[in-house]
Amino acid sequence: MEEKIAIMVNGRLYDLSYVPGDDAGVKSITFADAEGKQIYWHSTAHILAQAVMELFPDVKLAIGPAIENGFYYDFDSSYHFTPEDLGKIENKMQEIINRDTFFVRKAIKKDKAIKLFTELNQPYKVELLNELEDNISIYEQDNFVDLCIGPHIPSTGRIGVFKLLKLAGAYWRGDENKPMLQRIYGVSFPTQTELDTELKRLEEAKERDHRKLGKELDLFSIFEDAGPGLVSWYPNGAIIREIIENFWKQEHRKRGYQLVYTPHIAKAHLWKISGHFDYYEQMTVLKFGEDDYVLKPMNCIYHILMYTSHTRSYKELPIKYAELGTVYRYERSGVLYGLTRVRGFTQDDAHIFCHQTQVLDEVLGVLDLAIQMLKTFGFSEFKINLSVRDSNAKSKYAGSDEQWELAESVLAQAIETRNLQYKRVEGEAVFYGPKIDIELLDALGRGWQGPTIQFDFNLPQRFNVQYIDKDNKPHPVIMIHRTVLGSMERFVGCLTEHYKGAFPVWIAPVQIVIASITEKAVGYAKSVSNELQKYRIKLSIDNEPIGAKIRETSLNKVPYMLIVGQKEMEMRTVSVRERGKGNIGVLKIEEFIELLDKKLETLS
RNA sequence: GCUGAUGUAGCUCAGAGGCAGAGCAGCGGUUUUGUAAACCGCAGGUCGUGGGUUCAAUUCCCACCAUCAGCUCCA
Repeated sequence: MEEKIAIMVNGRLYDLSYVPGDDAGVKSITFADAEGKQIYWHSTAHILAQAVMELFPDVKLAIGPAIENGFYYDFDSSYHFTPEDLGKIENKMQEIINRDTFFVRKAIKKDKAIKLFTELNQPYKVELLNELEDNISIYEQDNFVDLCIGPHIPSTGRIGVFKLLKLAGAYWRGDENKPMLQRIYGVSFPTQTELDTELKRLEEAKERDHRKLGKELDLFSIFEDAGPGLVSWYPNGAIIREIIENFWKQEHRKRGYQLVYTPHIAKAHLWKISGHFDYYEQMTVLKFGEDDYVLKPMNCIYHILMYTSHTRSYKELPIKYAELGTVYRYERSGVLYGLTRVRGFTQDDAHIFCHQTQVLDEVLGVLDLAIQMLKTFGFSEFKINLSVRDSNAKSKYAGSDEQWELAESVLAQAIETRNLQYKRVEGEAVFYGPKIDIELLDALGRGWQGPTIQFDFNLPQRFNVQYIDKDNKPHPVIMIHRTVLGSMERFVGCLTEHYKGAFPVWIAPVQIVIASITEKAVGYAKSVSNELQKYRIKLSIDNEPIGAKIRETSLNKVPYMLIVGQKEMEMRTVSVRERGKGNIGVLKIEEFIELLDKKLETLS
C-alpha cells in the first residue's frame, strides 16, 4: 500500500494537514497518482534548494518545479556548480531528509511576502510575487522558506531515495535576454527499486540512441570537416532511406500526387516576393555568378512556380506536387542533434492546390496517409497537435477571418472524423495558417515534429496562385503544405531508436547473412546465395569459428542468418537463426524463401 | 546563440610537463572450426585546430572549432 502524501478535495489538492469540510469528497493521493508524483518531486526540489542554500548561502533562488520525470531547481550564483558539487549537495539533502522536518504552509499577505523575500535577498521571488494576486502561501522547513502554492508532502523524511542527475544552464523565465541560471535536475522515489528502474530506463535509452547505433551499424556520419548538421549516408543508411523513399513514392502515386524534382537554389528575388528574405534568418544567400541566390530552405516556391506556369482550370484541381526535396536551414549551433536536428535535410514534401469544396477530403487524405505511414513503420504512439491562431491578436496573421475559420474547422473536423486524440493549442499557429503537427517520440520520449499539415494564406496571395472557375474568372487557390514523415533524416533517426537498430526484415540493410562452417562449405554457401539473390545478402565465408560469425551477425542486428556445413550441403538445406530467437532449425531453401516472403509481404 | 562539460588509433577508453597505451576492428600467418568472441604477429596517432608559457607542451594558459547535457529558437 502506497503511503498517503496529500489529499484531493473536490478536485483540488491540499496538504495532508488540511482539514476539509464535512460535505467534501476527499480522495487520498499517493505516489502512484500522477499528482502524487508531482507533489513528491516538487517537495524534493524544495529539499534541493534548502541544501544548496545551506552550502552556498549567497545563491539566489529562481524556481523549482516538478517535471515529467523528476524535478529541477534553478539557481543564480556567481559560483559555478561542478559535477562534484552534486555529490556534496546530495549529502546535504540526505541530512535534511534524515532530520525529517515538517513542510509548514503559511498563508501570508502579498506585501508581507514581498518584505520577507526582500529581506531574505531573493529578488527572483520578489519579481514573481509582484505578479501574483494577494493569495500568497509560503512553505517553511527548518530555516528555509520558499514561495510556493503547494501542496507538499508532510515532512522531508517522507522522501525515500533521490538522485541529482545533471547540471545545465537555463534562462530566467525562459527568456534568452534574461540572466542565465544554473539548473540542477534530479529524481526521487519512495524505494530504491523504483529509482534503479528509472536509472536503468535512462541507461537503456542510451543504448537506443540513433547517434550511437548510427555509428555501430554504419548508417550515417556527420563529418566535422564537412560541417555540422550535414549528414552523409553510408550504404547501410542509404538502403534504409531508399526503401522508405520507394514506399513513399508508391503510396503517393496511388493517391494522385505527381512527383517532381526542383533545384537546390533559386534567385533571391523569389524570396523577396514570398517575404522570407527580410526576416527568415535561417536562410542562406549566396553569390552564384553575378547574382544573389538562395539555398532553398523550403520547396514550396518551386512548386508554386510550376503551378503558376500554366493557367489552371478548376477541372485540374486538386493539383498535388510531391518531392523529396533537400533544403538547408541555418540552425543555431547549440540545437543540432544527430539526425533529428540538422542543417541540410530532405523533406518528404508536397503541396496541395485545391478549392474550398475539396479541402476536407484533401486534409483527411493527408491525415490518413500520415497515420498509415507511421503505422507501417511501427510507430503506434504519437501526439497530435492542432495549432490555431491567437484570436486576440488576429492582426498578426495573414489571411481573412473566413479563411482561418474554414481551415481551423476543417483540420479539427478531420482529426475528429478519424477519432484521434489531439491537443488544440491556441496561438501556436504560424502567421500564414493553422496546422496539424504529429510528433514522433525518440528513445527518451522526447517529441520531434514529423508529419505536418499546414494551410498557407500568405504565399498564394503573394504569388497570385489562382485557378479559373466555371464562371471563367480567376479565383484564389487554397494551398496546403504537408509532409507525412517530416524529413528523411529525422524520420530515420526516430525509426532507428524505435527499433533499437533491429530493423524489420523489409527495411534491414542486410537481411540475411550466409555463413559457412568450414572452407568445405564455401561453395555451397555461394550457391545458396545465388538462389537468394533477390534479398540483401552478406556472405560470411572466412575461416572464422562459427561462434564468431554468429556473434558478429547478432551485433549487426541482421534478421536472419543461414548456417551451412557438411550436413546442410548434403541435404540441400540451411540451418536458420532468427534475430532475437536464435536457432530455429533446419529448413529447405524453398521453405526459407517462403518464410521470408511471407514476412516481406506483410512489411514485417 | 547562451551556460556547463568533453575532445587521445576506425570504435570504446586509459594515461601523463621529458620516446604515446590497452581491448576490439584492420592486415599477415597459423587454425578448418556446428550455433554469441580460436591463436601468434604486424600495422595504425601532428593526443580537435591555432597561438602562448617552458630547455621541453599531447599535458599548463588563451582563442577558435566540434561534440555532449540543458536553455532558447524552430518561417
